[in-house]
Amino acid sequence: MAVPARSTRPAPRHVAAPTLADVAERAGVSRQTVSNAVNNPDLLRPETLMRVQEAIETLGYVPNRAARNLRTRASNLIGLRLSPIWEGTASTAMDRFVHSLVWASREAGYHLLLFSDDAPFTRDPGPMAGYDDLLRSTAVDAFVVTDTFLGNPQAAWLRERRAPFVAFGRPWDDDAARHPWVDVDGAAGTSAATEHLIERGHTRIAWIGWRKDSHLGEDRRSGWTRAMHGHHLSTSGLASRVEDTVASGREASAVMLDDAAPTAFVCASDTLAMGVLHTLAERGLHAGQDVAVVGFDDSQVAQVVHPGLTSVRQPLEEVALALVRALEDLLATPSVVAPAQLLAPSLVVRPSSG
Amino acid sequence: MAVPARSTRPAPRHVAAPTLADVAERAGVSRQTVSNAVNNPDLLRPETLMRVQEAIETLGYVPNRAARNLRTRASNLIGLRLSPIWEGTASTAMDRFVHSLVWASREAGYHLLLFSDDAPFTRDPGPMAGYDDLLRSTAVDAFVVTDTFLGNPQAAWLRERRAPFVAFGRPWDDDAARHPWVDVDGAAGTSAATEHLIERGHTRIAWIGWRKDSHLGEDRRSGWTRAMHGHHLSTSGLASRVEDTVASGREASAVMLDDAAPTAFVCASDTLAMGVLHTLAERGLHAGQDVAVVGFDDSQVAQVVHPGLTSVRQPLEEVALALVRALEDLLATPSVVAPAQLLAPSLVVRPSSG
DNA sequence: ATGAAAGCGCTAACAT
DNA sequence: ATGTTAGCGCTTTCAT
Repeated sequence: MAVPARSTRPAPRHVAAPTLADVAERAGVSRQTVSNAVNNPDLLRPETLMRVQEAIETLGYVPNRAARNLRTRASNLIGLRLSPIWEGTASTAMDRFVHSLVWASREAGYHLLLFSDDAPFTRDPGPMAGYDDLLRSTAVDAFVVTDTFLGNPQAAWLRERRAPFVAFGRPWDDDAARHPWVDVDGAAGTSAATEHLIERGHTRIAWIGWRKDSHLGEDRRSGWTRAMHGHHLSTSGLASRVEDTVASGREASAVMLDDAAPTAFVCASDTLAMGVLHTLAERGLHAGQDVAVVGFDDSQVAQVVHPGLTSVRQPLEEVALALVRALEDLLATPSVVAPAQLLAPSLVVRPSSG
Repeated sequence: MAVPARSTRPAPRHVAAPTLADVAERAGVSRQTVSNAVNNPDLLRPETLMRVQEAIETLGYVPNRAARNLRTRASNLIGLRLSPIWEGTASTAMDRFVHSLVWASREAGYHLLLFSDDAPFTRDPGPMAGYDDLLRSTAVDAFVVTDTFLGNPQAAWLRERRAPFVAFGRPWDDDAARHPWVDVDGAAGTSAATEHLIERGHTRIAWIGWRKDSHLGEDRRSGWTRAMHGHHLSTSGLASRVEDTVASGREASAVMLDDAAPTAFVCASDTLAMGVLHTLAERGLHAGQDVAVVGFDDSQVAQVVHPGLTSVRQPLEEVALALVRALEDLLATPSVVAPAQLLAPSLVVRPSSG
């Protein structure tokens, strides 16, 4: 692990910003009193407080982050690693999630620091290099981790370093996990989708999902199974598990239509659902009239495609809020582990389901 | 403008990270020498350097950001304001752009700090409050500004404060602008799209774009006009200007088909192009066979929709790189304004254009 | 080529 | 309720 060198660049030329000392002088108090006025206003006599605030106002004083960070050993920054975009895929969940997280963090006085896979200054750019750098340099207070589903080493690694973090996603295969997490109940979503189709009179409802090694996919699949069996409907021959691509969804649905003649499809993603729409279009069938289709993620694709794709929508705003709250708790009292939270998605009904 | 209070939260409990002093002691040199080893290795005798690096390595030393920031008056953070998501819209450009920017920044030793519209701690949460806060607290070194097209006050405001920033987007209506900017030549994109359709034998090619007050829209429109006139094709009755929604694109294309019988559409956005696809589907027409359609942005929608939407793709990776380079130049030599850069988009051909 | 001294702006701990 | 002291970890300046 090498050390990041400071880039040789002159400091930015600002008009010298006012400091605590400037405010103190102007208000006729000590620097500490100004600090208290900012951070513990209750400690000041109302009169003094007023005077200090006035000085702050007229001088346009804003505390210097670096100095505060140095002193308090906190940065008020939350690190988030951006996972690579999958082009050709419908999901826009990350985008919405980042937005929600920025908003939720702001409320808590945090900003979001984005980083990507490889750290620039490390000799050994393993998958955790980015985390390691930010952690050791105390650039962030904590992390939000998003891709726990791959059975990847993030959670274990972070726990080992005693790095504060919360996860969006269950620690599927890590029983030792002791971190706070928030997740969306995918099974509840696909179950609702299936129920919705059953209500509409469908009985032969097919599932197109991901390969078996995807916990996320199996979870979503279980919602379909549960709803079908709950209504004593058979699922045999109605499920297929493929890659998350449009082409796979297209092929799987074509085979399925020929072999099992379903009247409706529930898919593990909008991407797969788009594949189904391709098949229907190729056969001159109309989504929503001839065959019903439901996707997952309520991506922009679902929103703008003809005739409108019914889809399961994750409550990412709530997820972000819950994560930030968990993070605040974690940083306040590291010993107490916040309870995990499983949030319910909602079904956005559009013409593709009839 | 009020002052952000520090949230009352104990400092995170890490194992005390090694400091310069620790490394110095272990290597048997002064702290300053360690600092030099990190930032100016050329100053050290090779032998000393080696010894110090060894100590750094074994101790796992990484410079403390806050301390370095305080001392150097730089944060190595670039601020980016996330503009609100437009749901029901196809564009995913921001997502791709953020990714590209994270990546490009990393190469330059920066991280991206995301913030949203309103600052939390200000009494007067104007549109610039977020910028103001970050600027005054020296939380970021510079900004990347993305929505210059609205004739919004960002550029002027930032210039007035002498805040370092670069823009993605031309300063359309601000002649006084003196900041570096990078933009994509929208006209070149729509021109290429139109040429592509003309090559395919189309002569009645319609334009569906945005209202006249959108510089961006007028730029893209001009590419269509230029190509048409270049081939002595008439544009009269073939243009419409509407809002950027699927519904608008749908209506506009329906009217256009009835009134002017175009055989192809070039659109200012994928969202509008999706509207055209709606109209075609409703009339039993096939995109690419009966009527050609081209969108703009190469959004995920364009990539996954049936039968595949031809679209103009912005080189956002290059844009991000150019922006970061401009930023580096700006911070290194504020007096020299980097030349503006206009990058060429590319046309991604898919079945919707035949 | 290396070291010593000073200080960036802030807040924790203590004293008054 | 307010002030004083000290120091967070680093780099700049200057001396050696």
